Amino acid sequence: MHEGGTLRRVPDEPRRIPEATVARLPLYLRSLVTLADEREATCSSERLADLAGVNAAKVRKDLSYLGSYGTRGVGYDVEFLLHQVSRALGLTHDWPVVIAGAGNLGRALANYGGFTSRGFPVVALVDTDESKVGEKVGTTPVRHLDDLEALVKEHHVAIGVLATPSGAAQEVADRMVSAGIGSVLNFAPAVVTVPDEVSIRKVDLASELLILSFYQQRQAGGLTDLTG
Amino acid sequence: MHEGGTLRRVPDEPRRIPEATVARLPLYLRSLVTLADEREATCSSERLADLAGVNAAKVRKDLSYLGSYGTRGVGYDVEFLLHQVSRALGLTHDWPVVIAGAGNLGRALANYGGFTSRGFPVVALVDTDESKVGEKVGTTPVRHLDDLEALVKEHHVAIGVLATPSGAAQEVADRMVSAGIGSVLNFAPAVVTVPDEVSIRKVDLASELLILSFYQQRQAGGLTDLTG
DNA sequence: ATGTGTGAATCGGTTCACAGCC
DNA sequence: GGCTGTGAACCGATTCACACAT
Repeated sequence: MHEGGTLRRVPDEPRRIPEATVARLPLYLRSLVTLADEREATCSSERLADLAGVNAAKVRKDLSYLGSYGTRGVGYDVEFLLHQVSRALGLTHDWPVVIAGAGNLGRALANYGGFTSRGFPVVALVDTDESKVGEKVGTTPVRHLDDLEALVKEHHVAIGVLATPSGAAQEVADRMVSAGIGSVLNFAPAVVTVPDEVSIRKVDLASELLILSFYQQRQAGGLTDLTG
Repeated sequence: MHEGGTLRRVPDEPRRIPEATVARLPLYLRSLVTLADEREATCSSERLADLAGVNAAKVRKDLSYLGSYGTRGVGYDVEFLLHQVSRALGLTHDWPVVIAGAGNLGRALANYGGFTSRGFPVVALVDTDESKVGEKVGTTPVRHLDDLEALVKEHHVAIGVLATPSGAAQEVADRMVSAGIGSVLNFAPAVVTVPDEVSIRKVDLASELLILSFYQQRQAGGLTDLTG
């Protein structure tokens, strides 16, 4: 349904929200939580923009896709808007998660409290390494990959996190999909494809460093080295 | 110089490479390494596109920004193109890295061999927690944040990784910048701003999950719940 | 007076389609 | 005949600027 920057969707939808807007909703959510913590009753698009690190026009256009939730001359009601953004993001209930790969990264992700506390409880790590199966990482049990289907069924897991070696990523993704997972977050440095109706997003640490390296290099001395 | 999707650059440059293209170069690099491992001498844009998970027209246009390195009717020389892409990405030498924050994430990143092996040696973790200073995470020493400037000078560190709690992220980023770091990779779920001449990129795990949650929710049952 | 909501203009990026070279 | 390189057409997203509501 949604893959690395390209969106394919069923045509009839209440309001089509642009992909770029969806990617910023989490930013607004965080900003609104901050404002709510500070007991601010209302806020302008300008204020929200500052907190989210974008410009005010973008905030207004983005929010307008969710509905006309602001008041002209006044701004947005913080609590109300927070509720609307939460609802748009599907935070009305938890989304249980399974992490595949109990290596360094998988364990760090399982330990990282940010997931569970924000409505994405990690129900299990899965791995094929028998010596790891049965362990606990923090409070999260390590189960065998073969238990994936049962875990998904039992805990209604909708999101799978790929933290496997890249060689195994596609195969594990396939198993996730056939187990009924609808969304995949891929940390493996590999191209993984899924059917159209499944969402996939990629987090690629190595690529990020390479991109920074590109600009870093151009910044200092890129013009002096013209050797082919 | 480059911030979360927006690029600001000095106007006079050999060839301006679009930001979207730069973001795909790491993908091509990986694909070319695969082809080189398989002893393939040449490859078409189509083949490269398959491996990189994009389409062939995009590959050709992207590569054309680097130069006319292909041969009409034949394709691209794998080794030669690999060299050119590596050079464009600044991989002619190592880029030492400092990771700020010796918590779960920082330690996992330090342990994750992918960085060091790919030309981004982690020279140190820095933290303000005195009880952690002096430890080693794998082979990486934990130093006090106050040593940042000395570390940057001594190891010519160009890239800083923010793996601190979000409350500390901006402050640590400021210290990185004043220590002379030119590129920042931010893992903290906070908006961090840097001067124009510094690059910053963000990896936000929580946001990625929220975005998946958005599409997951729409996929199943989004149309049935129309309550305001 | 103030600040939202939104058409219109603009911009960057993608895709098309074919001329040009092997 | 096959495949690259690239203008032109297209498309999504951003920014502008102002009408409209309070």
